[in-house]
Amino acid sequence: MKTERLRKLRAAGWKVGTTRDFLNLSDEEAMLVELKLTLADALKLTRKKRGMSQIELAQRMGSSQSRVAKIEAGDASVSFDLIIRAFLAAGATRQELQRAFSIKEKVAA
Amino acid sequence: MKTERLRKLRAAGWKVGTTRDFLNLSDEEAMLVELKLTLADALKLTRKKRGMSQIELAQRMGSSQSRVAKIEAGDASVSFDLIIRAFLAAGATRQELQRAFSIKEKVAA
DNA sequence: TGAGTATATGTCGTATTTGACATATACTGC
DNA sequence: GCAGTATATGTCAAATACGACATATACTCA
Repeated sequence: MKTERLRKLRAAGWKVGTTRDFLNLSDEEAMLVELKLTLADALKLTRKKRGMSQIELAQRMGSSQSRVAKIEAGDASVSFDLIIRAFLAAGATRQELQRAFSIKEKVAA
Repeated sequence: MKTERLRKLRAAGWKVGTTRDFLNLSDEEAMLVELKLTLADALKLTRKKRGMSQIELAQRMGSSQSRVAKIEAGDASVSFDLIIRAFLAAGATRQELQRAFSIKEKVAA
């Protein structure tokens, strides 16, 4: 795992220690976190592709700019439900959502 | 949409009226519900394929049999996070999870 | 540089989701 | 029919996620 991603995890409030500690999380937990970050990145991309601001997206989904920011930052307080809602509200199709789920880490640790 | 699925939605506590009403839900909301039910079905299949009882799965994921039952029933009180957690705890790979996301309705309404 | 816009971060009261428990129903072999 | 096992349903206190707000920081363009 790259240092940058680790930094991002910590910044987002995840209880992550060293790389070693992270690897010691149960596979499920690790995969869950990875999935969320992957979706968060995909959401950000989708939103920008549509030339949409966080405020616009927030309005579309009945939320607030700050929460959208947290979603995209992979904040620990954000659920899958909210990410997926945001994704769909950003205009993504089910197929795009599915594709986002399949994107793996760009770089192996 | 088939009547059976509609019945299932109501039974699960979703605020669903007639087929017409359902179709009037925002596309996002409808897709969200559909996705949850799809995942719920896939989870049940995965669990049974591994010869696992709801109690076993519950223990693996630190939850209870009743909640696993609700997950598989597509209960309205269950989040994506919990479904995905269950899915992974049932031993599904990320690829299987992704595949589950891609499964569409078997029958068009 | 500064104004204008976009995004990030921290906090909080409220709403939703949770595991746990009790208990009901379904299924299976006898 | 009756056990024994699996699954379903209802409820609730505690945990978590939520939108909202304030405010900080970043980015653009003149």
